[in-house]
Amino acid sequence: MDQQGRELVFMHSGDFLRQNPCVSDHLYDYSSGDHTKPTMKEVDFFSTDRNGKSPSEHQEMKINIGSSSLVDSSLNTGLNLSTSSSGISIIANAKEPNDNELRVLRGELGRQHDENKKLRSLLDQITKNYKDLQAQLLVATQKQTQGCRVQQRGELNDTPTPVMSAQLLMDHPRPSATLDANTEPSVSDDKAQEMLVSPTNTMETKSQILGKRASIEDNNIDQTSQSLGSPKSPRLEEEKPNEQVPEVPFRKARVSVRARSEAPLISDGCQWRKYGQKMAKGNPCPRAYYRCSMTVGCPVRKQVQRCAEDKTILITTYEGNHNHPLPPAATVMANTTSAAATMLLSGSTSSREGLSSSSCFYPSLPYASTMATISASAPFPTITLDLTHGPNTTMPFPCTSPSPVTFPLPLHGCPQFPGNPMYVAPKSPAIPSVQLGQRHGSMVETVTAAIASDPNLTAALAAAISTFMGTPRSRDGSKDRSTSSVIPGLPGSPQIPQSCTTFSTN
DNA sequence: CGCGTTTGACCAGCGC
DNA sequence: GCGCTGGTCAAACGCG
Repeated sequence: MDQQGRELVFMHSGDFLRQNPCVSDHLYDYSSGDHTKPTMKEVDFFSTDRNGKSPSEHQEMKINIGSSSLVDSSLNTGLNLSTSSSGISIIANAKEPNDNELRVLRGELGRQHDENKKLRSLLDQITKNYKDLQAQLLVATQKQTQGCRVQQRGELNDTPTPVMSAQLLMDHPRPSATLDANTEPSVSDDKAQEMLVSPTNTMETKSQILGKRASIEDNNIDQTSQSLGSPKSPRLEEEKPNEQVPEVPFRKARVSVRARSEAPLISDGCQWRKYGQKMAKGNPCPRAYYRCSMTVGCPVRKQVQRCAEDKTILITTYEGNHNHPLPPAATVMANTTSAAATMLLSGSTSSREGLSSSSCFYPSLPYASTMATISASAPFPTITLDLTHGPNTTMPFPCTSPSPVTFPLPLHGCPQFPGNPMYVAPKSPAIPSVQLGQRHGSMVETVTAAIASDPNLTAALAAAISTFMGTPRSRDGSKDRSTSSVIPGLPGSPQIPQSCTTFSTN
């Protein structure tokens, strides 16, 4: 069991590597065809780190642990120990290496050293950015909590924990559409998220961090208070001062899920209480407003509305982040929406052009069973996960927000593409039981089963979004590379808080 | 009686 | 400034 855990960590690291285009190529070269090579037996990706610098001991430890588990060949199990994620295969019981093999081994080790150096630099930068952001977050947290603590009531928590404080901060909206990650390393954001996000799943945490940071820069952090979920709702802000956000105009990420469902309401693992219903313009079907009722102060809301063109399609839009533990099913959903929202906001403000342009680079691709659509139109950037289309469908959704951009892409291949469009393919080949787009399945079943069945789905989604969003800025830069490669809240990222917390608590 | 839903009213943002 | 629209509130109502 312990070894499994180690391997899991290692797998994550592998995903991390895989999602870094600059470091993944060789690794995949190894994995693709050299399963029989003993040369990889003792590869330590961070062997050079041991000798010297180790700013990111955490990850290094993880990877080394994984390596050690692989090197534990004394058992001579004869297993072809391979990490399914990283694709690195090791023959642990190669006992008689010949000279050729040794030469190959040395060559491979040399290449590995190069890769280690690259990873080293990546980690250094990640760590540095993380620390920088952490410092900013701490300052902002203190500032925010001082202004809010007095007003806090016992709705959410009696005592504002650091997590709550962080959440308060993260609830800060983006001050404007001009704020983007260009000036801020996204990796740092991810790191900050790792540090501060509560074990529950969060949506748009990254954006909140960004918004908070921007607010800090604008010195507006403690000016006023507004509710997270309702920028237009002063009442809510009065009732929930702990969800305060600055009055700066902001954009709030939403994740909209389209799925066919006969049921009037989906059960996605959370408890919802309906608090309103409106007739939306242009749609004969009313729009219902729900609020998460699992805890009193949970700011998460969702809107449920049927598509005007196809009333069998149920459009559920999620907004906000839970401040409480979630059941597994809800966790899966929240993870996905969180990843989508996070990645969306991580780059939406700066990449609208990129969206359009990138979408042109990737016409219809195989394995495309679903689409993710980004609508960066104000006030809320929205990502729509369409689960109503069959494979290879490239048609945009008629019911999404104005001028959506649709990106079909293969589920399992997205991380490798630098300019990858964002896309979600819940109907992975690995989950044949999931029948997306079928009327007999509720959306919950559809989405949850899809995501739960394939942990890589969330990673793929976020990676796709992240990569996609980071495309316009990723040419030069290490930070953008990190942005596009490391996805918060996803199993494939080493510094992802949500994946760790989510899977460990459920 | 408690909880959830319904529904009309209210509020704020936005466009003209 | 006004009207439209989206979003939210809260009293009334229904149900178990």
